[in-house]
Amino acid sequence: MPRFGDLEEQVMLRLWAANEPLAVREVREALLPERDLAYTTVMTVLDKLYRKGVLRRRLDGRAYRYEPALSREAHTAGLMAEDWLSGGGRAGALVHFVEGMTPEQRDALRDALRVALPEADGEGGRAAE
Amino acid sequence: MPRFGDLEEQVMLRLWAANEPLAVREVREALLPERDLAYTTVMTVLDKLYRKGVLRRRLDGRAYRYEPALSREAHTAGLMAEDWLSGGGRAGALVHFVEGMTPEQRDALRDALRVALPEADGEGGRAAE
DNA sequence: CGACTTCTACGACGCGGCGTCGTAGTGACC
DNA sequence: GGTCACTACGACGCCGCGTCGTAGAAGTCG
Repeated sequence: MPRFGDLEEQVMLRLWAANEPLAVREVREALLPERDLAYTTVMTVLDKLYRKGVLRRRLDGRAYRYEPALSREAHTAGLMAEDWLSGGGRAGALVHFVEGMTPEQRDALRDALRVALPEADGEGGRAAE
Repeated sequence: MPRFGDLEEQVMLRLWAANEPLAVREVREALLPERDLAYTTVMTVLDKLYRKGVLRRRLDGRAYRYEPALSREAHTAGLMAEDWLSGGGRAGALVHFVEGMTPEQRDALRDALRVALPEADGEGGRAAE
């Protein structure tokens, strides 16, 4: 689960936002006007990302079209899991994580848990209808 | 919330495991026999970590003793929060994160939630009996 | 057929972070 | 005063990333 540099991050954001495979030229244009880069700069980044496995690509005519191998959310979850595991995978870390969230963020977490932890309220108290 | 290099990581692990401030010499010895480094190498790393703010230090005689500014768990939580926020802070990322855990890890998360989300199970509130 | 266009492939370069250490300087101790 | 233990400062090599140039392949059009 590779970390991204600045440019890589920007490229990934355009690709995730596109919801469809993009060609080098299109990514380059999506970067404008903030970044006016040489065609080959964008191509190099796309190629490196592809070789790292975070991008998939297919030929369309004589140009490649790239798309993320993972959704943005899956990628984010992967990074978080890496941090957690490399930190020992301790429950205490999760407590700190949750304690650092704003109330709104905790609401989001609660919702996420309803989806991902079907029996979360299982024994403690089956309050959740 | 800085990320650590290989050596920095090893040094932090010794410091966290020690539970008390350590001098350069002691850290160097704690790294043996896996890493037999020059005294100044260890000192440089400790000093960089100190300047980055992840280590605190105080004078003991004419030597400094270093200790982590944050617990390992707090640091891990900080990294996770950074990843989550830079990923947009979306609930979906949390769903993926939880779905990627093993059953045992989910149990740990459930326990963590009991502590950090007192009202998570609906209304009860009195989680801390 | 030949020129122009559009891509990819490959390599180069500078910068910054990290691991690694040497040397110089400073203060305590015998 | 010499020795010992530390710190301060700086240097060097390596590697990843951003940046781009050039070369080469292949389609397009007159």
